[in-house]
Amino acid sequence: MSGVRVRFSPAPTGELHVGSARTALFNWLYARHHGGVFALRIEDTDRERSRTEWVEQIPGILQWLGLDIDEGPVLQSERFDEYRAAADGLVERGFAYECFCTPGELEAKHESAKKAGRTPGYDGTCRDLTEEERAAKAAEGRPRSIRFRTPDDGSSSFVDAIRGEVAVEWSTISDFVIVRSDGNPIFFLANAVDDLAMDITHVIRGEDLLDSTHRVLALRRALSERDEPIYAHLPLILAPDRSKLSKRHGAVALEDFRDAGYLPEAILNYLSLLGWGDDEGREVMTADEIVAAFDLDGVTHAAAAFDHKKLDWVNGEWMRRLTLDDVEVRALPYAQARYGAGIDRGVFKEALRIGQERAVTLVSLVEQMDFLFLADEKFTVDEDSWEKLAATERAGEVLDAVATHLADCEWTLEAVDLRPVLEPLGVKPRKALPAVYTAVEGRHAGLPLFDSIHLLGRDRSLARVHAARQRLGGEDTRWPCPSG
RNA sequence: GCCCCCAUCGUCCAGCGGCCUAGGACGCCGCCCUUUCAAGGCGGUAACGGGGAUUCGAAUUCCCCUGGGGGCACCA
Repeated sequence: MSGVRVRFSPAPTGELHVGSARTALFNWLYARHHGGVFALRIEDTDRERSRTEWVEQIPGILQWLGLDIDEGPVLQSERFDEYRAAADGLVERGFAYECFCTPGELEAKHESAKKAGRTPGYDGTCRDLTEEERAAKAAEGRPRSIRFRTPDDGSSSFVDAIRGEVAVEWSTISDFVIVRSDGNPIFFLANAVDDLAMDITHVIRGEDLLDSTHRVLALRRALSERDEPIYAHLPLILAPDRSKLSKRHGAVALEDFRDAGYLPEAILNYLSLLGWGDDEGREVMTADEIVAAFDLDGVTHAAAAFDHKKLDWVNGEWMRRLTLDDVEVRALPYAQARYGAGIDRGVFKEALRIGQERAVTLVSLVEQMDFLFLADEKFTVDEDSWEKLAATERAGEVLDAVATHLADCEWTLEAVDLRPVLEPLGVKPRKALPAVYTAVEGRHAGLPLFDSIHLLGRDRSLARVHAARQRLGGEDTRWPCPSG
């Protein structure tokens, strides 16, 4: 035990965003690298936005990613008494005070501050009320919240493990609410209290929380004299266009990637590459390898853009690394969701065998099997592919020859090889075969043709070729009579 | 508006005063391989945002500008 204790503390307000997942990952990597503890804490102090369904989903999706949790989850919603007691103590000792301003008044203060070119914030109206004034305001039935008193001058600073010293003038930070008028605590308070209670030694989180650190630290100092944790603020993950990564950029939640057929190993691997780099330049790495190589001094400072293309490459690398049995286990749920539970497992495994090395995701791998597992009446031919077929030189003759051959050849993989069939026609396999792919598989690019035909069976294969021949029309040759 | 953080190829990551005519990876382009598409092999394209300063010497240090991001809530 190194004494390192880190926590991942998401707010349960939706599915886990990749940015949050990356934060969780870096915390986990740090804990594992240093032999420390990785705890999960749910920051659900906002009862309006937090939902229990999200709370319940978080451990599961972290487990899917491969991050095992040592402690927790600690639910802040179950610790309101602690926060309330801490707040009361702060009021007693003069670090915080009761505020009776109404939402309308506060909004007006913000507006006027903005107009005056100052940082919008609290103006200190209730800072130094006498006991009588407080009683009077309370008697009016005004809302009562608790605010933390920030210093009027001087500056706040702390040493960030990634960025070095970060300082800011206190004059830019106004008194902030730590307990809502409904009695519920605010993030800053719960955060400070719990990091103390949980003996957190390193706070690794997104850069979006950098500015709030001054407030949390001020609170912590008012609550305890114990050593402060080391803070490390991770660069943010941006969308490909460097804007905020949101749903309009496609998949953003871990669940989205899982549903899209990405492997957890690949997601973990790719996420580790955003904001960190291996000293030896390795890119495709196992979780164990990353754990061994990871440390905070290797974390970059600049925000990184999410690159779906590179993720696809990493996922492809991982797809090829899996054993066939493993691919089967992982792809089966996707196949059953698409084709029903009754698919032929033998055919499925053969299709996986020929498809594994060319698939980007589990979903794309399964989709290549539509021609095998979709009911015949649902089989469709891709329009672009059909145009290519129609434009293929001597397409009719090729299809005729193929049909003739498949009609009475031996049904082995060797015998359904169509290259010898094409030879007498004098057409190149490269030129002519895509048309046959289209006829049989519904698209000009797909699983290897001869294996596919072999798996599909004689009747279905012939039916596909015949259908294509018919649709192609034009001057018929001698089909269906045997040729040459 | 104010405050904070950041700044090397399109993207991710190397580089931490001379080894840089700036390296690797993804992408992209070309060639090879090839039953399609991939995969694989080989080659190529492409960057230190601008201006000062320090220094014999700056991608590397400092300052300014510009640009990008974040924050300024009874959200976290």
